[in-house]
Parts: sequence; C-alpha cells; structure tokens
Amino acid sequence: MSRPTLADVAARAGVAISTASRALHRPGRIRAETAARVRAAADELGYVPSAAARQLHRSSAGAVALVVPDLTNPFFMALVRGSTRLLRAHDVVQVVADVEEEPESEEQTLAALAGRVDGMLLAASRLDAATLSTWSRRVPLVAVNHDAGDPEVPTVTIGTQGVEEAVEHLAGLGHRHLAYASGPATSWADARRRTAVVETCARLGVRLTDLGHHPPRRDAGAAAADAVLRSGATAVLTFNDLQAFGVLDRLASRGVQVPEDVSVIGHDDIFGADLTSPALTTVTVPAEELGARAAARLLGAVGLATAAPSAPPAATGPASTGPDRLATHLTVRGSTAPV
Amino acid sequence: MSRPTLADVAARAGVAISTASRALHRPGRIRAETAARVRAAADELGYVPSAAARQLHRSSAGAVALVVPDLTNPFFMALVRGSTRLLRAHDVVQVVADVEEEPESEEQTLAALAGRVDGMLLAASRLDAATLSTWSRRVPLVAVNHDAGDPEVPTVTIGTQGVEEAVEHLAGLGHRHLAYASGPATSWADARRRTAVVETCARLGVRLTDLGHHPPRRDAGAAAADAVLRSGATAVLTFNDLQAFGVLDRLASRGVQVPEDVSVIGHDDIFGADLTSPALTTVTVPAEELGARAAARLLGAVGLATAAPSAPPAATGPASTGPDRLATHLTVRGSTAPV
DNA sequence: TTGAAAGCGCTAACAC
DNA sequence: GTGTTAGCGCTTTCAA
Repeated sequence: MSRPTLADVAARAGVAISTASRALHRPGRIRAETAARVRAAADELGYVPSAAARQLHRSSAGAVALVVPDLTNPFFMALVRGSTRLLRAHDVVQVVADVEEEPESEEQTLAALAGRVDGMLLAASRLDAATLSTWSRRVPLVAVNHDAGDPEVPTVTIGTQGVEEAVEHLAGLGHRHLAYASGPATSWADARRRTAVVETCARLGVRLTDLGHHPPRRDAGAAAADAVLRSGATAVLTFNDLQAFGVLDRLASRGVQVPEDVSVIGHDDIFGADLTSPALTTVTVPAEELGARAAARLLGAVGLATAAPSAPPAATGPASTGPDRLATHLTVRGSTAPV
Repeated sequence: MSRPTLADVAARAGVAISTASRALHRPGRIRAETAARVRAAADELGYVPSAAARQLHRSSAGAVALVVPDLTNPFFMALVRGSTRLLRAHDVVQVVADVEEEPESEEQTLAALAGRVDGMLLAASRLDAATLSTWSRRVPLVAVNHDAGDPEVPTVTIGTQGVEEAVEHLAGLGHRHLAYASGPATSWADARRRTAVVETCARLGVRLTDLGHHPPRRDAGAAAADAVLRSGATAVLTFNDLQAFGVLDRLASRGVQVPEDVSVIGHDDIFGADLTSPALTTVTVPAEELGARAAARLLGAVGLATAAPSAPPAATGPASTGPDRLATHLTVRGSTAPV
C-alpha cells in the first residue's frame, strides 16, 4: 500500500480533511480534543505530509540545491558546511548533489533538481558561460567561483591575491623558473588563476612553464610531477591541493626532495594540507565563508531570506549584501625553500 | 512574476496544455512542427517542469535522500560517492543532507525530507533504536552502519574483523596494555567496535583502558592523546581516523614518538591516512561499496530498482540482495611498532 | 469549531 | 494529432 494521505488521517480521526490539516499545523484554531485525536491518527498511520502537494499549493519549495563538481574533494566539503549552516539558520532545506566533474551530469542534475527547489547554488560549475546564463533564466541560481560574465547571474568568487603572493614568495626565495599545473579546461577558476600566475611571473621577470591541463585529482599529480621535472623548473604551483598531494607522492617515489630540489605550492588549503611531509604551502581559501555568502545571496534572490532565522543570524558572515569576491592568502608551510 | 507553467507554454505555442505536455515528453505522438513550436515556446519562457506537480500525479518522487552525520568527514564523502554512482545508474536523483552530528538536527532533516523523496539512506544515524524504528514505519529507509535491532529496518553494516585484527596485530607486536578512545555515545558503531576490542583483549589476555567518549573529530584527538599518556598504555585504538589524526598531532607536539613510544591505530582508512607521518595504520572500510550496497537495498525496497539503468549496471557491486554486512580489514602502515 | 470546495501544475485517460 | 477533463495531496477561503 502507498503512503497514507491526509484523507486517511481524517477518516481515521473521524473529521474532515481540512480539520485534519488545521489540527496538524494550526493547533490554536481547533478544539484540543479534536487536535489530539487527529495527531494520534496521524501517528498510528505513520503519516508524513507530502512536500510535493504542499509545494504545489504554496509557490515555494522551502529548499535549495547545492551542486558541486566533486564531493570527495575536501574543498567542497568545507563549502557545503558553510552553506548548510546559513541555510539551516533560515529554516531552508539544503540538498547537495555531486556531479562528478561531468558537464553532462551537471546539466542533468540541474534539470532534475530545478523543479524541486526554489533556487540553486552552483559551485565551480564546469558549464560554459552561455549554458550557465541559460539556466540562470530558468531557475534562480548563484554561481560560486565561476563568473559567466553575465551581470544577470549572481556570482560570488575568490580573488587571486593568494596565487600572486605565492609567485612572489617563490621569486623572493630566488626561484627563476616556475611551472603551473592547470586544472580542468572547463574550470573558470583555473583560467583566472593561470592568468594571475602568468602576469605575476611577467611582472617579476620569472620564467614560467605551462604544464597543461590535469584533472583536479590526487592521481593526476603524477603526470604533473613528471612534467615539472622535465621542464627544469625549481618550483611548481598546482591548480589545487589534490594535485599537489599527487605531485608530492610522485616526487617522493622518484627520490626528488621537497623542498630542497623542487618547491611545491597548492591551492585551497584543504583538509590534509598540514598532514603531508613536508606540510604543504598553499593558498588558503575561505571555503566555508564562500558557501555561506553564496547561500545568503541566493536567499536574498528568492525572497526566502526574511524567513525568521530560527537561530541567531549565524556567525557565518554578513547577510546578502557586501563584496562578492573573497580574498585568499598564501599559507607558508614546509614545501617551499630557497633555490 | 512566478515561474512559467505548462499552461503558459501551451498558450504561447497556441496549443492545448496536454499537447504541450506530450510534445515535451512524448516526441513521437505529436506532429513534428507542433512539437517544435512547443519546445520553442518552452525555451523562450525558460520553462522548467515542476517536479512537485509531476510527483503528485505519479506516486514516486524519483529521488532518495542520503543523510550523513558529518559531510566534512572524508569517510562519508566516500560513502556518498558509492551511493551516487549506483543511484545515477538507475536514474534516481540523490540528495545529500548533513546533520552535523546533532540528533535533533537529524530528526528535523528526516521530517523535512521524508515528504520529498521515495526513501532515505541513513548513514551512521545518531538516533536511538526506537526513533529509528518509528521513522522506518513512516518512510522507506535503509540504515547504514546502525542496527536498530528491529528486523523491519533494512540495515547494512560493517563487521568488526578489522578491529580484531588490529588488537591481534598489536598483541603480536608485544603490546600488553592498550587503550581505546570511543566515539560519540550515540554511535551504534562505536558500541559495537568497543565490544570487539574488549573481547579480543580479553581473549588475548591484554590489558585495556577505556578512554571514554570523544567527538569523532580531529580536534578531539588532543584529549584522547593526553588520556593515553596518563593511562600508560603503549598503543591506542581510536574510534575513527579523524581522532587518530588529532592524537598524532598532540603526541607530536608533546614530543612523544610514534610508533616508538606509542602506537596508534585508527579506523576507516579515510583520505589522508597515508599522508601523515608516520602513515597511519588503520582499519580499512569499503565505504564506497557500503554506500552502493545501501542504495541498492533501498531501490529494491521502494521498487525503483527496475528502472532500466541508463548505464551498465555499474561495477559497484551486486544488486539488492546478498550479505548486508561488509568485511573490514587492518591496513598496516607506519604508526605501529613492537613495544 | 468544523466542513465543503476550489485550485496549485501536471499527466493520462478519453474524446474528437 | 490534438483538445477536454479528472484527479494526485494539500492549504485555504468561504460557509455553516
């Protein structure tokens, strides 16, 4: 048998359907005894209100979706945590979906989720700008760390201060030849980051080898490490920490000393960055705040922000206004050394 | 203005609402030109079908929820990945919710999500057995690594082979006094794991100090480490790797050598376990398979399993039958040594 | 205080 | 091929 409906509950309690509805949500307007009877019936039946039916009537789903490219990347875990906190404080349900770095999978997910939620948070979308714009016209969304260049698409990004500091740090240490391992070709952040590296190197008169695109995963670090060695660079910056871990793995197994022979700098400062040996020098990104900020913007956009927060406004940052570009900074640990 | 409905699309295309519906979902039964006109209208309007309305009509939502206690714990990331893969192969939408280790938050989430999905996967629930049973009567659910003892609640768990091996390994190394750091008091897995440690120690004639409950987080490892040192044990087993990392941190900062002075064994073999120095000896859990297995059982229970997989049946393990207890095993790395 | 009835957006008979 | 219509489960006027 299918799940019990409000009609079943009403019948069992011997009241009208509307009375049952009120008894469950508006305890005041009903005789206490009736309300109790209804509640008992609902309980015995294991009644769960259908969110679909409720959503159909109201115009809002009371839920938003967060779409991330790879949930197994600790960076996104942190981001999720930030949005979760803010959303929970506003009594908005958050659903998270992992699209495993596949643009097609990302679009499928958008299609599947768009009709169930009031809005979506798209983290590090691998979609191109045009597709992103299109979806933005279909469903309220906030792009996180991906600027489609369309002013109609609300966006919150991170700055490139951190990577500039990284290059400066290396140059200050005497490095004259750096290498940059790119992330996915579909990553907006990677393009931006690479440009920052290129420009900073140019400004500082440091030679730069572009190592080409590598998947943003630990296992892709091996290829990047080999490329670094071939290039003759004395230091490498990777698109993200996962790649940096992989580089460290490979360098170690090839007997290359870090940081003595080659310096390594990652990006994101994810869980584990301080666990490696040597500990990883990396660009710290306020991932949690990024998630919270994006969530706040979305709530503002879909008009859910006014929902009285059930908890104090959360310490997760200002409301839906303010800068939409968060600063990053270099965190120096053990993986860099003078050349 | 609110989002466009099918009626808007039909009006714009100059057709009946049902024609519009068919044109969008059943391309065959409609004149090509009409279908194209409808599709164009939908496109211009940025039409997105309301999942709620569709779900109301059909009896199924085509979605399931996965509830985890802490998404920032790499163990759960792996589990999520496993269920995601299997579910995607069956064209079932998966939504993930993080309840941040709070039982109340967990119940709120259940209540919020139960009406939107066809079933739920409850990973390492912190709810007590009775509450779990109650919810199980309300919505199809599969408990992962939490056995409520209610045969009505489908369950998939992991065995304790790994922790037994861990104790045996330590005993074999000559350790005569071990310590166990428990996880959350509300964790079913912890109770089970602790019992296994107690019994194996008894069997082997090894002394055991119970360090009491500690949150399953890295920062909780400091207290556990201090307790180990006070106990005089030569080796410690922790509830999970996060705690083990924290123990390693603390031991290092107190100048205690691992594994020379104290051996450390974690549990889960999460991301980063091989990154620490020394690399962590830990109990490997097939987290991905656990997620896939649970998802398969849920699909079977809610009758979604028959949905023709859009991808080959996935290499993520057998269908909805088979053992519902997965084996674990010890993975020896550098953090243990003879006493 | 309670009941009857009108939709919310969509799909699926069932007509034409 | 295409239009009409009856609900799906729920909330909410409007009456009683």
